Amino acid sequence: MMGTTKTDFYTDRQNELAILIKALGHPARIAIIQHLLKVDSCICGDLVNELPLAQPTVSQHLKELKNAGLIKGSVEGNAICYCLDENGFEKVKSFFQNINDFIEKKKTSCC
Amino acid sequence: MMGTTKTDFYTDRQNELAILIKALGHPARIAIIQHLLKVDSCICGDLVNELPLAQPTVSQHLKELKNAGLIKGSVEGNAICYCLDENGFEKVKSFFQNINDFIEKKKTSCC
DNA sequence: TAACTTTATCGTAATATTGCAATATTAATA
DNA sequence: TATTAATATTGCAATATTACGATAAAGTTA
Repeated sequence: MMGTTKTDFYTDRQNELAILIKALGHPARIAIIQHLLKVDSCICGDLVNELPLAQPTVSQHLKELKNAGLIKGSVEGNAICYCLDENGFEKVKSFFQNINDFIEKKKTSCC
Repeated sequence: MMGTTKTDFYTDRQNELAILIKALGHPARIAIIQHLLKVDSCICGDLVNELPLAQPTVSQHLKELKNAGLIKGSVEGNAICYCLDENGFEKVKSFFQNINDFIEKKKTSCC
């Protein structure tokens, strides 16, 4: 049990948010998302050339983003076409919105 | 070098975002932020009672959030008073804003 | 000053993550 | 059907993270 996150003691929402946000907490995965925003379309493999990583490592990062629900992929010939998945981002949206609203309102910082 | 993130090959912005977002990618640290939003003030130690973790572990999570620039603490007697740090959240704001704008515009999902 | 309260740090065990070579899989094409 | 192209999976080494007991540090109070 040592070294393992105690997921059972948090709310489903807290665990859900943590999984989603954790999936974004790596520069390679940030770079993948940014690339998807930039090219404004699907990416099919050329991503390996964009990143300083070997193909299996890129594949692994894509899998993590996909499992989290932040990107989705569809088979396109013998390639796979990835794009942003709005479902995942929708789920973190309100969390950051709440924080931004809080900060906006609370101009009087207490610390 | 194996097992280590290749930070040198990413942009400063990508590394900065990854550090900030990674700091939020744990249910205990999500819970800490949510608690700060809820109580609408500083927290002084009572946080240990809110979380299913021992005091040293809570202290460690607080340190991570503080190092990332997401919370700040001030000495208040023999206690420490923590609250949200707007600087850190300001830095991730535009990233998620860009994604939300992108999703809003691009109603025609390609996958 | 001694006892107490609160938070931080150290040391360590257990687990998770990162990255890659080798290999498998799947689909297109010659 | 063999070959090629693109992506996924496996296995493994190195590093990072998580959690906690023991202890230290710093302030408060009796």
